[in-house]
Amino acid sequence: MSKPDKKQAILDTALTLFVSQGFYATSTASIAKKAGVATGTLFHHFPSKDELMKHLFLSIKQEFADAITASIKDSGDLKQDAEHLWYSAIQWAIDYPLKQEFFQQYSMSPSIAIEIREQAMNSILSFMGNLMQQGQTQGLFASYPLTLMQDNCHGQYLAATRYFLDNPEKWQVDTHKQASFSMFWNAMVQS
Amino acid sequence: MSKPDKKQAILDTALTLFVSQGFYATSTASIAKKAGVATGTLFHHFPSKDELMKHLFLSIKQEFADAITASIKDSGDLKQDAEHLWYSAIQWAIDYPLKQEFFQQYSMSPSIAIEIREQAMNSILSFMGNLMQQGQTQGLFASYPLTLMQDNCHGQYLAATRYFLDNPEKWQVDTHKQASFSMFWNAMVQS
Amino acid sequence: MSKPDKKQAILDTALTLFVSQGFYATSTASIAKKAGVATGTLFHHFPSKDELMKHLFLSIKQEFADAITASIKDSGDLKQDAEHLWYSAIQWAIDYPLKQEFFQQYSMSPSIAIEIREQAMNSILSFMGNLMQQGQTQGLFASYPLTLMQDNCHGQYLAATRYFLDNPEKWQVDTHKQASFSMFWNAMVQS
Amino acid sequence: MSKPDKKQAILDTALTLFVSQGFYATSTASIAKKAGVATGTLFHHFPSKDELMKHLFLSIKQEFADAITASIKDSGDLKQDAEHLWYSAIQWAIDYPLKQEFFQQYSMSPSIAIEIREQAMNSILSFMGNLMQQGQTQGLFASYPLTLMQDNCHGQYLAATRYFLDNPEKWQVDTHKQASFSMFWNAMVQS
DNA sequence: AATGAATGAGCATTCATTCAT
DNA sequence: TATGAATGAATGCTCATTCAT
Repeated sequence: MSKPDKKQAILDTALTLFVSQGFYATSTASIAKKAGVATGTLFHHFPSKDELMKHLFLSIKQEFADAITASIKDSGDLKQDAEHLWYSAIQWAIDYPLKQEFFQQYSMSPSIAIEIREQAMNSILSFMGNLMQQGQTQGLFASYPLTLMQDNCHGQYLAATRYFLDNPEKWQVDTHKQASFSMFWNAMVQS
Repeated sequence: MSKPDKKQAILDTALTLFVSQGFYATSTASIAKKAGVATGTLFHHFPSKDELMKHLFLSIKQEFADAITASIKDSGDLKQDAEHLWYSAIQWAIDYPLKQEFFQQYSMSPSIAIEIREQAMNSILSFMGNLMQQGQTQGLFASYPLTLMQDNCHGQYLAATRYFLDNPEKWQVDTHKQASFSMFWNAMVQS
Repeated sequence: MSKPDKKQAILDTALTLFVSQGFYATSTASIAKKAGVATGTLFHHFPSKDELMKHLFLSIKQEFADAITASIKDSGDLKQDAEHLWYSAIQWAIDYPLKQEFFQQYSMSPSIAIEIREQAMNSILSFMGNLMQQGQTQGLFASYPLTLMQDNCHGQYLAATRYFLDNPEKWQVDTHKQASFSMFWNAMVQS
Repeated sequence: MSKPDKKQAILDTALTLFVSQGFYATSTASIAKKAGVATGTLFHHFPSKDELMKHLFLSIKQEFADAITASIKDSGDLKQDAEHLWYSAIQWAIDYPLKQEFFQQYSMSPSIAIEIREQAMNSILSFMGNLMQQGQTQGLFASYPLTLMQDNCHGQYLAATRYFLDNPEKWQVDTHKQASFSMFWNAMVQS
């Protein structure tokens, strides 16, 4: 009920509604109403609906990046580090399903200006990029084109989070959890 | 003057505009105008904008399914068959980039009713499903959960097509082409 | 199924739909469909929707007029003649409830050009007019202004048909039937 | 600049246009334009054209009911009371010809949901109902079925207002005025 | 006479955005 | 900072009518 909360209430409500109904099917009026503020208030905090979306996208991306950064280990054992990173990334998706769903929906959508999307994606993929370059340097990974590997890795990550979000109980089962990492790892490894 | 032309012109134009501008940013009036028909004609053939989208989605899905079905080989060598299937699927995406882009954008989007999306996805994934079951039966593939493998496979397919669509010249380079298949194959293989 | 029936099928269907849904809520397409003809056929027989309505209105009016004319008696006893006329008119409404309902709805509605309405009403009211003039000449009726009496009479007729259409079983009960005539008669009679 | 003015301006304009052109022939845009507001403003105050109509209908009905209620006398002489009521009701129609015309046009029209119409009519007819029950109890009126009497009475009222609205100068002539009441009264009286 | 695809003006309604309070 | 009435351009869709077959 305190004042600074209004901006946050708008963001929270927008996240929920954008995910459940889609960007275009969500009117600014409905966001304001559900957030318990006046329509004018939304535009007081965000100059336009697009800017609200952009703010949401970038701040969620940042949260993800911070979470992953915090969980990076450098034990010297690349596979162990990668496994840790992989699980952390999926764990984040499970902890924040709405935000993950938001990414799945809007990472490819024209609702978000293309340069914003790319900027966000690059930042997320850079973690993976580093890891893969290390793997290739060490001769652990096959010498596939780096961008191809990154795209592949990103594709597998999206697939894994979708799977565990759709079947949350499987995340508790070690064989499933480990299977997801094995596929990811073996795809890159020198055979 | 021929009859089916107008309906087809509407579908073709809608595909182009939905991909380039997005579903919501594309007005029915603009589709009709660019297709060279009256607004009423669009609604004569499709009862609503949503139905037009649905028709487009399902017919493109069917084209893809038909193309893949036609290219399925059963040589007895699973790896060779899989490689052939993989290249065919990517080749389709390269041959029909607009349709592939359409899938990338709308497979997850709320612009298409969820049951339509799932129906389409199941039909596409069933090819892969068969192949993977064979691989597991033959002991070639690791015994990962089947749905997880399917999701992973789908994710890698989307990543590969995105890569080759963004870098079409790489599809002519065998190392790239083969690298994409190797990652896909090794992810599943019994290590 | 024979050819001349098509025009009649259109008229019958239009009557039903105009009464049940209203003139504006009934599309020419829906009339044609329900009548089992093509949209073009409707416009082949009637130059416009308004003309179809006009035709319907005037032909039903004529049917009513013919029925009443046929039932006019001139026994020399004005009250008996009037009673006979009153019952005949209400009987017609009960025999053709759709047509009666049509009149109730469209006699005052802007769906029908005002001159058509007036023309029809005058023709219907002329029966009553004659009767009332006789009554006044004979000194049976009060010497109220003729037009006022006609309007009043018309109003009572509409009310009576509405009552017996809403409660059809009451038309079989003599007290109700006679009460309706008594009110009509006593309103005009010299007291 | 005052607040309630815009809503009222919309209602006033809608009344005028609905009466002069009909409900369907009156576009919301034309109402807004003539009322001097933006199209959006109409929909800000009324969720739909139908709701605007409903609001208009019910509020006019209420005005009428209030006016009649205010004029009810209970002098002990039923005939005098009835005469007073009859003249008041017609006077209202003459004072507010647009509103009376509105009733004449829309009381039977499918432009207004049937339950709204009936609700309104019941409320109007209840005045008459009371009066008639008193008349029957006192043995003044014939023992006709009550509903039939009510319908008849309503029919005569509509006829009378139509007559005096079409011939306003006649309302100043006592013989006409009294004739209208005489017909109404004699219709019900024990003969 | 009969058909039904095609037309396009017209409509109700939505919604991001503004601004006076 | 917050409000919510007001705005008006834009949209999806309808439907009477035409006309080539």
